[in-house]
Parts: sequence; structure tokens; C-alpha cells
Amino acid sequence: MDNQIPDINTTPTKKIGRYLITAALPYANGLKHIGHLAGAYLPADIYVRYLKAQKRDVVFVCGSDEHGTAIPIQAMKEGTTAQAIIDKYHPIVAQNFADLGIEFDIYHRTSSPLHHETAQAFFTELNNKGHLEVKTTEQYFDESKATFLADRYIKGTCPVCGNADAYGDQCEKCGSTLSPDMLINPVSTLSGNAPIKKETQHWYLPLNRHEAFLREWILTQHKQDWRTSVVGQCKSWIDGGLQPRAVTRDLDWGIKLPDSTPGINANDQQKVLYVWFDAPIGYISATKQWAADHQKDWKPYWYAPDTKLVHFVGKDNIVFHCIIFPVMLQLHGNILPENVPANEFMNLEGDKMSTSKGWSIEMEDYINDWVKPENGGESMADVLRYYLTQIAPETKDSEFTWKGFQEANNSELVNIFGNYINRTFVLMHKLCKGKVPPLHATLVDATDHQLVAEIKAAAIKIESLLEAYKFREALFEVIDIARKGNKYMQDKQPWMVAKNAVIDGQLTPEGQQQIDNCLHLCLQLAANLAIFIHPFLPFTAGKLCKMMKVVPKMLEWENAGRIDLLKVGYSLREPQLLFRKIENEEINYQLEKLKAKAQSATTTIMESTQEAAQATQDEVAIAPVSPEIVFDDFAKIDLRIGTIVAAQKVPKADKLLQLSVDLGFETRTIVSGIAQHFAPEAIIGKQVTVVVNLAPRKMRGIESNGMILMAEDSEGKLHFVHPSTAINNGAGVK
RNA sequence: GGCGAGGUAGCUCAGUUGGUUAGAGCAUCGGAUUCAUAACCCGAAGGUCGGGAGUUCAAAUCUCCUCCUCGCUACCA
Repeated sequence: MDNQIPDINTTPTKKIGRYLITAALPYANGLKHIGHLAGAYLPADIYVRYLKAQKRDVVFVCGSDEHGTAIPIQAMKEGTTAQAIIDKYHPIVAQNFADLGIEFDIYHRTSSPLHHETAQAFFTELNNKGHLEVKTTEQYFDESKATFLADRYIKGTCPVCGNADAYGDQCEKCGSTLSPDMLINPVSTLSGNAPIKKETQHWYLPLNRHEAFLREWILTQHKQDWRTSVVGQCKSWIDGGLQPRAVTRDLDWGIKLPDSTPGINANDQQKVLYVWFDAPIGYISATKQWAADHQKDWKPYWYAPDTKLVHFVGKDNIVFHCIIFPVMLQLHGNILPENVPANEFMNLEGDKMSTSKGWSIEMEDYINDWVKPENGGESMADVLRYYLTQIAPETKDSEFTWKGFQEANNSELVNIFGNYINRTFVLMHKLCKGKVPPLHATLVDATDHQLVAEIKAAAIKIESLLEAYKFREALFEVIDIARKGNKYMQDKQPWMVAKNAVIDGQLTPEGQQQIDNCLHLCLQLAANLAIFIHPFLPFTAGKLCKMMKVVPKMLEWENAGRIDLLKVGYSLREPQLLFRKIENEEINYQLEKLKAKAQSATTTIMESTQEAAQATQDEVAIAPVSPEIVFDDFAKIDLRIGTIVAAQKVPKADKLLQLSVDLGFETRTIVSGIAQHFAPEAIIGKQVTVVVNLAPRKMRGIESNGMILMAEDSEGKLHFVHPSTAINNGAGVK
């Protein structure tokens, strides 16, 4: 081939390297939405596909996280067993990922025997080396069931908002983070009985011992190459003071402590590893399983210093993957992560995504609506991958809108990328007889050289952006080179040459040569586009390979930037459209559907709240009326009517108001957690009901002498309890 | 309240160590073209860089104050 343009391999130094890539283990208690996808799985998949195209030694592990209390909780909700829950969601989520082209080397599960053994051995190793501490504490215990109660198994009244169905770890109504001790009238959800306090011993990971190591490793060594938000978050945690963290807990769903654990006794029969401890070890057990399946050795991936371990997670997982798990790995003798490119959150149409509120698009929803043959099939999976990457929350929270989705598809994938491919193929069939035309050296001009230079530059740029985890920008460069292809073609106008360079109804030889050169380069660019787009849109790359009749091996990155990928004279297939337009009606339908889903979810939440309220009346098990008291007990409480005469915010507290209440006989200072419900100036002069003989208590340094009674409505808003007409301050309430 | 990350054209984002009229893509408008999924190409318009003060010959970029969003955290009898 007489080709004047030098063909420089853009990747001269062949990098070999061993990579272990992980994506956060999805919790197997339900479906996962596109925010999860954009946060961890999609960027991980793009990175892995790129690494594999570079022929590097890489394993991509993920799997279901199947322990922890939320699994049996979900089982209670669905009226089934914990095992049934994980058996239900594991395959569904795995299939959803596969349908969207997320290609794990292994999608394992933490309920597997191999994982149990691995996690137990990990625990034993740390314990034997003296890296864990044992402490005895008091925890809630259900006597009738003879079991300690996990936070989630305790319900009671939320001290913040008064919700009667708050859990021991969190109130779902007001979102407050709680501990079981904070609940008013705690009740075991297993028996309905009030739990007692009982001593129990637990193993702790003393993170506080490792502060110096973490400071050096993260804040110094990785200050530059990790994302600022990740380093900042870690700094915040470390500066806040690291505390020992319980590794074990009393629960019957999880990985049992090894029988050989020194100090374990009969009372510890129900001790399991805390889910946060066993879950990340799931990456290791998944690697082991993958290695066993492929006759490989798993150890280098977790022990060899030249292995690059990269964790892809959402920002809610930063602390586990940057602080806790690295401490575990270091103590256990493993390698540390090279990077944790955590993404921020993705909102949806102006609001936070929330499965429980129905304000989300589950991967399954998208697959059902779009990824089917009559709607576009696999290429629609690529469209989602495209838009989610384009708006990936790499540096700050971002927002998914259906309108944006439509525009990204129509004006970039269809109009720029798809159209470039299509017009190239159509012209090649019209003007070059369906074959790759030769490049005529004598006619190669500056425009041609520039295009070739741009292709090579794009290869280098995309590569370096991918290496730096800048997927959004890398994808932009891919579209941009397609844009340059369009421009090149417009400059060359081969269709005009075909019309004008004609003598006696015959195209002149030079005219044909000009056309040949243009389309030769356009086709070589098309081949490059297949390579470039492959990590992002694998299905589209596959389609392109078919059209060009090349094997997937062409997609290897060493071919990026080459302009001899398609052989002269090779006949290519008829073009098929890569993407289709998305119409307004489809977008409107999705918007309506989202609103309807949110509406029905709200209704469901309200219904279940009402049901719970109803159940409170007749079924003690869920939220019983407090134990009966006699009149004398009630008489101990001295309730009085008072008037708020002054109110101000308590400094350094978001929820507290400091009130002065005139009780007739005296004016008292009372601190109340109502600052988020009332403006101080708006409540002056209001009459309220006060518990006046409650023991004083200091809050934020201010002594509170009493308690204001509040009623809470169905939306969680607080209202004062006061007499229907104003009466004298100090009046008793009976 | 403390800490962390953000706040730059309608939208999504770039802006390295402070330096000429603040950039890109999409959307919008105008023009040209017709090979291509009524697509493509060229051009224009559009921002007091959250607000205020300061340092400087010069600030989106440095300092201080302040407002807003998100996350973590404290407060909740």
C-alpha cells in the first residue's frame, strides 16, 4: 500500500500490570437503580474494558452482599426467609447488570461457603495476631427468644420526631441516626416484649491505633492522585477521631465466629461477624472463586506489591474502602488500594433518588422499557451507559433528567456519532463499490494529514483520561473525534466530487482518487471509533465490528490511532443504524410513569403507616401501648400550662431552642428540640403544656428545667399541646 | 454548630503555578449545503465566574466575611 502517512503506534511501551478491580457489593435486599449504576458499576466496567483492551492482567470482581440485619428485615416485610430473599435478589441483580453490559469476571455472593471460610480465617488471623480487642458491654436482650437484639430489631418511639415506629439504628420518618438507648419504650420486634439489658462481649477493630498510618498513607501519599472529595472525606473522618469499631454482633444471620476463637463461650453461639467486616472480604473470596474456576492462582491479586487494587464505590462507601478495609488489609498482610475513585450522588429530575419513595429508575425498569428488540435492544443499553457517563457525578452531585437523556441520545449519539458512521458507509457503498478504497499518496493533502494527526492525538488523550479515571471527559473526546470526522467529510465533499469531476458522463480517475482518499480515511476513523467507544458502549462497538467484518481482536487498544485497520479492497457490509431517535412521547411517558410511581409509593407508605397505627391497637407485637400504670404513677407527673415569653436558638445546635416559659409561679428555662419546626420569634406568647417536675438536664451546656409536650401529625410536623382557650399560667393539667 | 465537597453561559462541565476581549459541547438563532436517521457544515448570540470586602499594576484563580446545595458529625427527655 502506497501510504505516505507514517503509521506510528501510539502505545509504544507495552504496559503489563496486574489489576484487581472491585465494584461495591450490592446489598441483596432489593433492586438497584441507575444511581447505583452510575456511581460504581458503570465506571468500573468502562475501566476494566479499557484495561482488558490494553491486554493487562485484570480481574473484575463483584457480588451480592447478603448478610446484615436488613436482609431478615426485608424477609419479614415479604413474609419469607432471609435465605429466600437473597436467593431472589441475587440472580435478578446479576441479570440486570448483564443486560446493561456490566461484565464482571465473577459475580459472587457472600452467602457462599467459600466466603464464610475466607472471612472466618481473616478474622482469626487478625485476632491471633492481637489486632482485635475484646470488650464487654450491655446490650438489649429478648428473654423470651433468648437472643440479643440487633439495632434493627428494636423499635420504639423516636426521641426526635415522636414516630412510634423508629428503629434502633434510625428513624425512617425523620431520618435521624439513633442508637437503641435513645428509643423511648423500646420493644423487641421478635416477641413484642420489652427487652432487658444484658452483658455481652464483642471483638473490636481498634482503628484509633492506626491513625498515624492512615494520615501518612491517605493525606500525604495520595493527596495528589486521589479525588479531592475522597481525600477530604477521609481527612474529616480522621480528624474527627477514630474509634474502635465492633467487628462482631449478636445476630443469627451472618457468618458465625470460628469455634476456635479464644474466649468464645456458650453465650456466643449467636455471634456473627458484623456485615461491614465480612462484606469487603467478599472481594477476596470472589477472587478465590474466580481463580478456582479458571485454574489460576488468586494470591498475587491480593499479595503482590505490583498489583493495582482499585475500588469503585459511591461516596457513601468512602469510609469503608479508604479507612476501615485498608486497615484490615494492612493488618492481614495484603496490598492496599491504589485508588478509590468514588463518585458523588446522582439525583433524578430535581430530587434525590429513593427506592422507598418511588423516586428512582431501577435498572430493571429501564431494561423492561427500553432494552428489548422492538425498542432498540442492546443499543438502548448503550444509550443509558452513554448518558450516565456523560453526567457521571465525578466531582459533584449530578442530575438525571429524561429530557437530558433524550438530548444526549438525539443530538450526540444519533446526529454526530451514528450519522458519521452511517454517511461514511452509505457513501462508501455508493462511490466505492462497497469496498475499502485505496489511499492515493500523490493526492494526500494537509486536511488528510490533519485528520490522521487528530485520530492519533485522540487515542493518546482518551488513554490518558481513562488512566486518570476521568471517564466523562474521555467519552467527550470520543464524540469529539467523530465530530471532527464529520467536519473532515464536509470539507472534502466527496458527493460533490462525484457530481462535478465528470467528463462525458464518466467520473475522472482523479475524481475517483479524491473520493477514495476521503473515504479511506473516513473508514479508518470509523474503525478507530469502534476501538475508542468500546469501553463505554460495548454493544455499539460489537455492531461496528460486524459492519466492518472484523474480529473483536481489532478492538485491542494497541490498534488505537492506527490508520491501516481496514484492508484496501476489503468489502464491507451494508450499514445498519447504530442508534434511533427518541421521541418526545417516550420521554413524556417516562415522566408520567415516574410521577405515578412516586405517587403510589407515597400512598403505600401512608397506608403502611396507617396499618401500623391500626396494628398498634390490636397487635402488641408491632408497637404496643406502654405497660399499664396506676393512677399514682400518673399523679407523679406534674403538668402545667405555661406561656413562652422568650425563645432563641441554642448556639452550635441545629435542633435546639432555648425557651423561657412563664409558669405563673416562676419563669423557667427549658431547652427543646423543636428548632427545625418553629422560628423562635413565631412562638413567643404561645401557651404550652409543660412537665414541670422532670429532673433537670443539661443540653449543649444549658440546663433544661422541664419538657414541652408536643403532638406529631402524620407528616411528622410538631404541634404544641395547649388549652383551647387561653387560661392562667401555672394551671394544672389532669 | 463543626468538618468535607461544590456553587462559572438555558443545560452538562473545562479553567493548570493570579495576566491580553472567561472556554467547550448540547440547546437557541442566522447562513450555507444535501452523502447521511428533515440529518450534516459554518457563524452568531448568550456569563457583573453565588454575594460582599481586601491584597495586587492585574483575581473565576490568593485572604477574610457571608449566602445556598450535598455528605459526614454533634445537639434531640
